[in-house]
Amino acid sequence: MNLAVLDSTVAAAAPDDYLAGLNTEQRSAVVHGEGSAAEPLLIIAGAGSGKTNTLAHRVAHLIVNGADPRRILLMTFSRRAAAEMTRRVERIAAMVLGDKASIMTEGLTWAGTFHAIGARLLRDHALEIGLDPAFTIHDREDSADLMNLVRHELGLSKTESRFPAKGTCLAIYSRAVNAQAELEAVLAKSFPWCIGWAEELKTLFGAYVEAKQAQNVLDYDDLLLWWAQMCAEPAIVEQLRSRFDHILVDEYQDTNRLQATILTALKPDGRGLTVVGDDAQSIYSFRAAEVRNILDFPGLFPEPARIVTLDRNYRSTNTVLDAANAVIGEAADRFIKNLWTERRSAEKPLLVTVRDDAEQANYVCDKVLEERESGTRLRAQAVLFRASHHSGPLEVELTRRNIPFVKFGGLKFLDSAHVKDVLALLRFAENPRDRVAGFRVLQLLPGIGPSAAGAAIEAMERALDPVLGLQFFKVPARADEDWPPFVDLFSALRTRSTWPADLERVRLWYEPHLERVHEDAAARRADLLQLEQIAAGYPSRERFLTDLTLDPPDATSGDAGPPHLDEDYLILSTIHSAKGQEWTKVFLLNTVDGCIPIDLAVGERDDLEEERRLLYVAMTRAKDSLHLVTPQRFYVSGQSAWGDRHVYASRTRFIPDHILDRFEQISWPPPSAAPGRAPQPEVRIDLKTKMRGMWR
DNA sequence: TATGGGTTCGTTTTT
DNA sequence: CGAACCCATA
Repeated sequence: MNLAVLDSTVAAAAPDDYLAGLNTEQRSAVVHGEGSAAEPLLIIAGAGSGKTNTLAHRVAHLIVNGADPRRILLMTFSRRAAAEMTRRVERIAAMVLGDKASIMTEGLTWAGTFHAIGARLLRDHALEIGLDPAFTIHDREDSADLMNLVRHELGLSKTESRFPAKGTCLAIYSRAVNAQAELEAVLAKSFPWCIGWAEELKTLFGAYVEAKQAQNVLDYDDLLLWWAQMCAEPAIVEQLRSRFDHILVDEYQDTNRLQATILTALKPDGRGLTVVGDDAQSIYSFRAAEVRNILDFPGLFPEPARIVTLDRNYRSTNTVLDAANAVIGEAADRFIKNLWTERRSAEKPLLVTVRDDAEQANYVCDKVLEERESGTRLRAQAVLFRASHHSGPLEVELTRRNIPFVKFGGLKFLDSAHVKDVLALLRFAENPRDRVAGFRVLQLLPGIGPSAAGAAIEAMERALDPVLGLQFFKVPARADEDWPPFVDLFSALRTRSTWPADLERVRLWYEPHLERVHEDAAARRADLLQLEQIAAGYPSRERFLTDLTLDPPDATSGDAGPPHLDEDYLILSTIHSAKGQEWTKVFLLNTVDGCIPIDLAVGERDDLEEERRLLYVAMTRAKDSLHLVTPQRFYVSGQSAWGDRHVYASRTRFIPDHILDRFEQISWPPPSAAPGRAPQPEVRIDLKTKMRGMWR
């Protein structure tokens, strides 16, 4: 700890005003080590404690002090985070280096997600490890499709008792890979109902791996797995190690064992390694994230890691923070700190009781507009929710009232059928061995179904050249007319990629099919035009395809197109997608048992704890005010429009009575404002849980 | 063999 | 309430 004092004294004496805005802890994290042989550093950064700022300063500080930006590896949770970080580094460096700064920070090219960095390294080293560098990457849905194909081939779709569905198989596979665990252990812990299928699953996964290799495709997990395997080869790991002087990892609490393995392989003694995170914000265990990674980090290396804790919150008012601290204070295990702040406020977070979904939507709309009238622009306000579909009724009401919004998380426009069709064709051209892509594309032609598509792919694989294989393939008579134009297009895309013109070409070919298949062709066509806009920002087809599957644009908007940048719009987001962000006013929908925690998670204790952290993350996004909305009744889905079957919900169990004093409880609309409506009785019994209990 | 209609099922979060 | 699956028909 004395080192910290020493470091900051030295730094303060030097002409480095760019560190002036940092507090003592931040500064000691930023200047830690001085030079490339720094001992490992762990920054425990609470919500709103200036984490991004600190990390950006550290990177800038390294560069200013002579580190080569091309030899800095910066791993963030999303491309958005990486871009934001790079921007800030440049701004900070500019204070010292002036014009030269942008040249320096342009060298900061190794910034991205684990998966994106993995993809780049694998392409670089592909030939050494027997991988064709033209590999394409399957997203989750593609992976599930391939899993399904293999499942059928092995006859597992017709077993006497039901075999797990494709999505479940993929989830099991993925967890085993990412957690680096034995299949049996994964099944016992996370998929107990599949324990009986262990042998079949092993066979399936073996065949799945073979299929991927035959088709020259990698799935998400492969990007980490191959990377880790590459690190196990002494000859290659030396090259990888010598590439980077500094490795910095953001959101370390959400990394999994496989990722930790990669890090320790790259920096065996931990020198030059910085990780940043907050165990209280770990919300990705469903993706095999391992809180233990961050907790065990200090003892991982021969010399203990230096630990810096940032617990001063610059974001929220004391009342918001008191409530959030109280919520996380109920957690079974926790390791750090209560956050503190100097921002005083008299306004406690609101616990708002409303009648149902519809009133919840009304409440949010009314308040959002009120706040905007008093000067908080829409973009400074956000509505958060646990599951993507929770915002459905609100979206309808926002649209009705003409309030523009952008939604983060949940379904993305890349998942829509028409966009996938177009991307599949590009991918097929990039990598003709990609069967999932080919299968999808070929069936777009009328007259070609599963069997003809399969035969065409076989023919293609037998031929010396994929284009010739297709050209001479005898299609069913119904497809005769459409076939030559398709082959021409494919041939053109194969011979030479001109980017982004390729995409327009594909669209022109695709449009007739679009109109034939879909009612709403016009809206879908608009999506494709938007895709072309996005495509223009990428240097090549390969980069476009890779980046898009690894880091898809994650927003969808209310109207057809995205609002223009200068327009104001409300933010809707899942709690997961809200990570790292902040807003002046935050509304949380459905703060009731069954939504937070979500029904599915109430069984396992660990899952339940993660749900608690989700609530904590949601609450700590708020700067000035926080509205937790609790609808009292939920209509049972699947009944006719006039049905009135509903269940009563109760306040989330994560806000028990004894911490209620941190909140202000209100009902809305206020009784006086709604003369025709009888006041709703206070709900005292959790009938919902009781009803569910009847069938357990 | 392709396709459309009808039916059933299950239903979180994401690189 | 929407997507995946099955079955019958052309």
